[in-house]
This record gives sequence, C-alpha cells and structure tokens, in this order.
Amino acid sequence: MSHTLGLRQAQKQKTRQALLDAALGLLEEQSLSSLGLREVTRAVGVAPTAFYRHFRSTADLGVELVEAALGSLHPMIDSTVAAAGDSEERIARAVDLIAHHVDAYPAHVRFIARERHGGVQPVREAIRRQLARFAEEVQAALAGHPESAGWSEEDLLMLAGLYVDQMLATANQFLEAMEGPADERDRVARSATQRLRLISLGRHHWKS
Amino acid sequence: MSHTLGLRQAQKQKTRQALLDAALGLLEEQSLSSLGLREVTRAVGVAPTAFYRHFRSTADLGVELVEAALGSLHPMIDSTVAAAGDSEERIARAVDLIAHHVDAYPAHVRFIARERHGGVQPVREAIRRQLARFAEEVQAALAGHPESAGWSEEDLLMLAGLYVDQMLATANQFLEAMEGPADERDRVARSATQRLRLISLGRHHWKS
DNA sequence: TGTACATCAGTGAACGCGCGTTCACTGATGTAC
DNA sequence: TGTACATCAGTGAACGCGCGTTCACTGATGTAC
Repeated sequence: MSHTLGLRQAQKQKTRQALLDAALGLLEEQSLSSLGLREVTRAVGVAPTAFYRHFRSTADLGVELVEAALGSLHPMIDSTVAAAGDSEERIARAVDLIAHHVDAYPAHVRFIARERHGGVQPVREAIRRQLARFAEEVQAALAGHPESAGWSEEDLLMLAGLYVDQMLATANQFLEAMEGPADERDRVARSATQRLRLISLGRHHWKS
Repeated sequence: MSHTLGLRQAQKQKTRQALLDAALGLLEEQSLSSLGLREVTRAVGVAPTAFYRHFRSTADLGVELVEAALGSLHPMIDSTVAAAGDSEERIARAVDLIAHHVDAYPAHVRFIARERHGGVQPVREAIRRQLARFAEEVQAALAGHPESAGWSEEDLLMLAGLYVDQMLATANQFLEAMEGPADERDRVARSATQRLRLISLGRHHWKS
C-alpha cells in the first residue's frame, strides 16, 4: 500500500461512512426529500453540527449514496451481457445475479427506485447519469454479439435501454417479494425470465 | 339530474378539490413524504385546521390523488390494446395517446412516477393496486387478439405487465423531454415505438 | 526523542421558524313545523 | 312564507416540538525543528 491514512483521516472516513449507512437505513421508510440532517446524526450518535464536516446538505449526501449504490455495479455488465453462452444461459445468469444483488443490498436497490423519480433534483440527475452510462455499456456489449449484425447504433441503444429498465423493474419486484410469501420470489424470477425471453425473441427476428 | 348538491356540499367539494389541486402542484417539486398540511392550506388560502374537514393526513390526500390520476385512465385501454387495426397501427396510436396524456396531465404523471416507489406506504399500495388492475385489463384485451392463441394465462399476464411498465416508462420519458430541447420529444416517441415493435415481434414468434 | 505550534473533526448552546394537532368558536346553510 | 333550532365547514389562538444553521470552543492529531 502506497500510503496509510493518518489517524485523523481514518476516523473522519469512519464517521462519514456511518452517516451514509445511517441515512440509507432511515431511507427505507421515507424519501430523501423528508430526511432530516438531525435524524441522521442522532442515529450515528454525533452532534448535528458534525454533519457539516462531511456534507453540505442531505441532498449532497444523497448524491454520494447514488455513487455507492450504482458506481460499483458496472462490472456486472460484462458478467452477463458480454459473457459466453447462448441467450437462455445469459438470461438465467442475469436473473440470478439480480436476485442475489437484491438480497445483498436491498437498501441500495430501494433507494435507487425511490429517488430515480424522487423530489430531489441533483439526486435524480445523478441516477439518470449513471443509468445512461449503464445503457451505453450494455449497448457496447451488445454490439459484440453476432446477433447485432445489421443493427443501427440507435436501435442498439434502444434495446440496451430496454434491458436496463428490465433490470430495475426486476430488482424492484424481487424487493417487493421480500415482504410477501416465500414463493413470490420464484414467481418474480419466472416472470422476469419470460420477459427477457420475449425480448430476446424479438431481438432475433428484428429486421430479418 | 337526480339531485343537485346543496350549497354547503357544493362549497365543501370546491374546497376539497382546491386542496387536491394545490397539493398536486406542490408535489411537482417535492415528495409526498415531505409535503406539509400547512403548505397545502396556505396555497389554497384556508386555515390549516380546514384540512381536517377533508382528509385525515397528507397520506390520505395522496391516496385520493392516486384515484384522480389513474382511476379515469382505464377506458384508455380499449382504445389501444383492444382497438381495431394491425400491430403497427396500435403501436402508433398507443405512443400518440401517451404523449397527449402527458401533455394534458403532466402533474398526474409525475406524481405517479414519484410515489410508485415513494416513502408513503398507503400511497404505494394504492398505485400498486391500480397498476395490477391495468395489467389484468390489458391481459383480458390481449386475450381477444387472434395472436394470443395458445398462450397461457400466466404468459399473457407477463406480456400485459411488460406493456404497462412500458406505458409508464414512456410517459416518464415524455415528461423529462418537456424540460429539454424540442426535438427530444420526437426522439422519445421514436424510441418508444421501436421498443413496442420489438416486443410485438417477440410476441408473434412466441412458442411458434 | 522532545517541544512548540498548527490543524481540524467533533461539540454544545443558542437562534428563529414552521410544523401538526387541540379546542372552543362563528355564522351561513339546512330542516322541521 | 316565516320562525326556531340543528348542522357543520371553516376560523384563529394556542401548544409543544424538532428543524437547519451560526458560532466560538476543545482537545486529539499532525508537523516543523
């Protein structure tokens, strides 16, 4: 390692992370636009004023949460869209990957769903940017498939956007299923698989 | 007409509607979970306590807004899914209908997008119920098509859900396009049309 | 290693403000005769 | 039509409370020599 953080910096990072974690927890039951700075500091156990050492406002904190929730997700694309195997294998892998991601990070998934169209403009913008990046990356990965021969750039981006929307819709359905009966999860997985199969079918018969 | 409302009842309805309208306006820039009762009454010009003559809470008002935003939309299904014409004609009509609806009721569309995954549980529930009804109605309409021969109930509902999600996604894209350059609207219309074409293609090659 | 000074993450008191909710009220509308 | 009483949508004062933000502070950590 090139440089260890000083004690002071390390402690600051720890508090900062605690604020982010506490906020994410509180956001499971409300929207960012009603999240109070004092709520967050109270949950962490620091003075309200300590908040300002890390964030300008709760909106600012929200933008950071977007990065935490979506920033690390980009490598997932290669392991699905650009992976080996036929359509059916890729679909199974994608649905499985989404299910596991929702299990591992339910609060992140809920946060993105909630704030994508939420009341805080900078956060909406940050999510929109990240999702646009996802769409472009999926587009690039799709371009590598032999099935994409003859497709225009525009239509490939259309298909990529459709896939990204499906990814989010499926993640939300898994999330909602967590609060219902146990077999609801399987139902969601089956339905999501069928949706992707139908899209895949449409793709293979596109302008051919 | 069978009975005219008394003056008192008529005036009460008028105030009630003014509260709903004012709330919808305020919700263009924030989430329901941060909407204050006093904000709403201030916008209307009545005393804060007057609010309680009409709603228990802002969450209660939100549920009423869901009915206002989605309740009147059910007849739209017949004029698209169950209408005459081939796939291409139905797709053009659907995209056009969505575009006009967003132009006519932008605040309703924004409200539904924002609160579908928002921080107020009873409102989320109300939206979920309405969308489930839409999906069932689309399913029933799809069942009337000759192309649906051989489809299982489950797969028809899957397809119906896909269409409902597309409807919402497209409405949101039109809404976002209203804040951008004028040609963005056309781009959204074209992309939505292509998405529906691809889904339609997949549908026609399903298990055949 | 020790000393003197600088930095800065977190503190705690204080502020003015708007919130949701309660309560007894007013006065126009509705109803019974 | 007129009178006496009931209803009830909207009022306005009052309450306790938590909010975001300011400010000067403290004391542990960091740095220069």
